[in-house]
Amino acid sequence: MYSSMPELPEVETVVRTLSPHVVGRRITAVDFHSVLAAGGKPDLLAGQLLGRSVVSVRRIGKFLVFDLDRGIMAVHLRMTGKLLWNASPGQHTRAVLSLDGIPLLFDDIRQFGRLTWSEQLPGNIAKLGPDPLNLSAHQFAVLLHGRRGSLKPLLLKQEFLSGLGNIYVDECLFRAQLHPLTQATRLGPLRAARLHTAIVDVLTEAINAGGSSVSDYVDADGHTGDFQRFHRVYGRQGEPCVECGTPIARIVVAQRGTHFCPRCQKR
DNA sequence: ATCTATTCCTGGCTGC
DNA sequence: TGCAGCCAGGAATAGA
Repeated sequence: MYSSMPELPEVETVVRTLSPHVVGRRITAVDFHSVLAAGGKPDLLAGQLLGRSVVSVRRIGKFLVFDLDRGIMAVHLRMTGKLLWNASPGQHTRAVLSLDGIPLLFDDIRQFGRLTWSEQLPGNIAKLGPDPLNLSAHQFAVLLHGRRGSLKPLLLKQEFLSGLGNIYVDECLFRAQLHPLTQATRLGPLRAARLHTAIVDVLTEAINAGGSSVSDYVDADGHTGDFQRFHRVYGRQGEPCVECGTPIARIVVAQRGTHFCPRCQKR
């Protein structure tokens, strides 16, 4: 099954590999191969980007944010998006930005990804929750306080905490030994701290491994990540738990495939 | 506030 | 190189 799903560690890896190539360069040409990638207005967007210089590149949640000499270019890779530096266009190339003559490709098989320009940081990015890697255990506990509902949908909610997606939520909950349907209000200080540690550790390990790669995730230089080797539960339904041997279960929570060990992650 | 359902899209997989 | 139909899912959106 196809799924690359760039989440926080993958986007972070793209920012790190792309930044040295693009910072200081000017957008000398813009060519949209897909109207969808440009949010329906390729000509308008091309005009907004043309001639701009890249001042810096950063990650906010799962967004790639390019600070330009005027305005902001934001890219969301969604499911299958990729930014490829100095590569050749192919069947799934949706946009080509020329940076001082060198191509930066936006490839995206399923066309969920988007590239936008705005004068200021757009509202959907400004309202994102805090970054889990920039959050103390205490701040996490404060964030959790008063939250209703179960952990899985809460951790997927970008306005609560930004950057986690379906794969890493499952992996973090397994690491913390928490059932995905555990009610947030039932998390005491001990288990809240355990969850915080699990999130930080899993994300940090994934970044150090160069991003996850279920299928075809690649960084800006075309290198695959290898965190897939470290998946403990995601996509492993029916296979033995690495801790106890119990078959990994798969249920649907918030319309998402949800993987957990029924023995290690008691409800 | 929190929940569910729907939409977007392609290609890998399943079942016949 | 069979093929129709299902499935995967991040975010926006609508509605309960």
